[in-house]
This record gives sequence, structure tokens and C-alpha cells, in this order.
Amino acid sequence: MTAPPRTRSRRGEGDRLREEILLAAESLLIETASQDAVSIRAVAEAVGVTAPSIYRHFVDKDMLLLEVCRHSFARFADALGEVLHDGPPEDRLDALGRAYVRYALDFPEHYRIMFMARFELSAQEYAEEMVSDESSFGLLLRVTSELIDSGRLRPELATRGPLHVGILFWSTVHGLASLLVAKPGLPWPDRDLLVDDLVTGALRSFRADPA
Amino acid sequence: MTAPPRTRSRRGEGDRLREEILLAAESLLIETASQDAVSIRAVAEAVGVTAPSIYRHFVDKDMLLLEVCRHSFARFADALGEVLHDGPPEDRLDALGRAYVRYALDFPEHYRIMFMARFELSAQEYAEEMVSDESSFGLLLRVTSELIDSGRLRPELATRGPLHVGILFWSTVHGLASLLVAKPGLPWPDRDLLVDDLVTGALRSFRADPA
DNA sequence: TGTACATCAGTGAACGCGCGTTCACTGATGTAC
DNA sequence: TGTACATCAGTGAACGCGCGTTCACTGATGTAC
Repeated sequence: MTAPPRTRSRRGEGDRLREEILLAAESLLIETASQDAVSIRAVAEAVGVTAPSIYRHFVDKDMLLLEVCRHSFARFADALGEVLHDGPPEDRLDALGRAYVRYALDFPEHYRIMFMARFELSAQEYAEEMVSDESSFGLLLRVTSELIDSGRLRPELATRGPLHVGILFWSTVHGLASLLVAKPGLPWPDRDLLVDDLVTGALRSFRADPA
Repeated sequence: MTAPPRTRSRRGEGDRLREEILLAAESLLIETASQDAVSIRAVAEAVGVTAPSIYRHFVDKDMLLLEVCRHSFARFADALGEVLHDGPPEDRLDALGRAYVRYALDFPEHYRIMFMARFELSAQEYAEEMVSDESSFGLLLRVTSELIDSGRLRPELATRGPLHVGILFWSTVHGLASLLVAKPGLPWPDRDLLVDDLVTGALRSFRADPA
């Protein structure tokens, strides 16, 4: 992680460095797979700049990490949004679940930060990041609403509402995703088969029994 | 966290301090809810002893934490074992699932360390801790075996074997448990209802459809 | 019963390290006259 | 067109901190004679 040669930003172009710092912090997170490894000094070195320069663009380390976090949530929501095509809500939920686990496996450290880490954000901040309409959780809630409206859900589940059903589904896919991320060393059986059975199983348990 | 007055151990009673160190490390973990807060110095202070004394009993910090970890796994397995009474395998799995989530909520930081943290153990060490017969995972595998033997499972699941089915169930309960532990600030709906629906849902999705 | 001595649980001071952060600065860039 | 100057992106040195760990030591305890 040595620095590429840098030319100093022109006046008014300070945001260029800001962007580079964010990208470098993210890369460090991916490469080292450790939140602790993302120190102000390490980020500065990766960008090719000295540590105090960071403070011209972020008030402190927490704000830098918060910003990285925001990026992650946005990209995660994008990734889920991409697989959400038109169709019956069961199919949409199925697609969402598979994309969810796939994202976790593709970007394990981002996933860890978003959903497994103790991040010192206020409840307020979490709510804003996670439960907004454009967020991944917002997408999920929209689909579980559709599912309830479709009338094909078990009645006792339908009365509990989209949030309850959404959390049930979220728990299910998060469980596998986070175990795979946290314990890559375990002797896992075929992952695709696990995802398959888990997602179809969850959908089956939601569906009203054939009368 | 100041030290209670201590009398020095008699000769040959060095293990008394060793035990106190382990307990103090565990308490710190619970109280601070942070792995980073468990420093050699903090543990020593909590015990009422100076930092170098720790090294008379543990070769380094990693070994101390590993030992704490071992304790956690053992107590977790005990907690699950206690609810495992005789009965049909469905009921036993149901009880296991509920006890699992309850443990995570009762000892969130222990749960975090065991199943959510990146712990620098070798695969070998993990396997020994987690997959032994006396472990929590061992218990689970025994029950999923019974479930398969009972012949009431969906045939395509039964052929995948106890490990596969065990992981499906583990993922499901771990998902809810770990989200509750990781995001206590979120506006969760009724937790008992969630556990209820999740566990019965998983069992329903395992069961062969009524012919 | 009394004394000299070996044992060893625990101490006190210090090491080097990487961290987040502050501070006064430098020097290239753009602008005003 | 040329020069003086203000701006401000980035620097270099230093701060205090808590960390894991090492080292030579102290002094109460138990034992041998």
C-alpha cells in the first residue's frame, strides 16, 4: 500500500482529495478485512498524503467511517434494487433473498460493518440510514407489503404486518449470510444449496397451507 | 472497577489467581460489551493485581481470550442442553431454537464473541471448540439426525443429511439472535412473537407436506 | 522449638509502538491592480 | 503584460495516550536441619 505520485489539487478542487480518501478507506477495509486496520495514518498513506490532511476533509475519524458506512448502505441498496424485477411478490422476495446473501459473500467486510458491527451510531442515525424508503430495508418492506396484499400469506402472519414479516425474512437470510462471513473457516456444505433451501423454505413457511 | 483488597495466594495456590483473572476478563466483557476494553491492564486492575502478574498464568493476551472463549462455548452448550428433554425431535428442535435466542439476549457480548466476531483462531481450533460432540453444534446435529430418522421431513431435505439441515436451522435462529444483539437500537416489534414465528416457521418448512 | 534457606506469587519501572489529533508552517495557485 | 498579494491544499514535527510485554526485583511462605 504505497502511495501513487500525487499532484496537489487546484484551489476549489479540495473535494477531489475527499473523494480519494473515502475510496482509500473503503479499499483498506476490503483488503485488510479489519475495521481496526483503517487508521487515519493508513488511509493517508494509501492516498499518498500526510495524516493531518485528512482533517481538512473530515472532522474526525468517526465521521470518516460514518461516511464510508453511508456509501456501503447505498451500494447495498443498489445491488438489491437491481434484481427486483416485476412479477409476483413471492418471486420478488425470492430474488431479494438470494441477492442479499450474494452481496454478503461478494463484499464480506462491508457486510460485516453494516450488519454485524457494533457501530457507535445513534438510533436516530441508524433509522435514517436503514429504514428510509430508498434503503435496502425499505425495498424489503415494500415487497412484504405486496406479499400481504396478495392474500396468499398465512392469515396469522398477514395480520402481523409487513414489518414483522420483513424481519422474519431478513433474519433468515442474514443468519446464513453472517455465519458465512463470520466463520469462513468452517467446513460448509454447498453454499448454493443452502441458500436455495433457506429461501424457498422461508417462502414455504409464509404461504398459507393449501386448503 | 477498582480492586477489592487481595491477600496473596499461598504457594501452590497460583491457580486461584488464574481463575480470578478468567472471571474478571469475562465480567469486563459483559460490563463493557467491548472486546477492545478487555486489556491486560484492565483485567489486572479488576482483579486487584499488577499487569505483569497476568503473564504468570497466561502466556499472552490471545491465550487469555481463547480461554475466556472456551468458557463461553461450554456454558452455551450447557444452557442448550438444559432445555433438551425427551420427546419428539420437532419439539426438541423447537426448544433448542428458543433457548438459543434466549441465550443470545441474556449474554449478548458472549454471543457476539462466539458467533459474530472475527476471532483469530485456526480452523483446527474452531473445529475442536464448535463441532465436538459435547458442543452446542453437536447437540443440534444429534437432534437433526433424530428428525431425519423420524421420517417426517421433506424427502429432498432428508437426503441432504443432518449437517445441512442443522445449518439451515442454525442460520435461522442465529439470524434473529445476531440482529437483536447487533442492532439493539432498532425499533424491534415484539421479540417473543418474532422468535415464535421464526422457529415454528422453520419447523413447518422442514416438515413434509401432508399427503 | 529455632534458624537458615529455597521457592515462587506478585511488583515497579520501563521498553517501543501505533494511535488520533494539534499546531505553526510552506509554497503553488489564482486574482487584483 | 507584469507584479504584489491573498488564499488555502497540504506538510512536518510533535503532543499525550494506552497498549502488550519484559526485566530484575521483593518479600511472605513453607521446608530442612
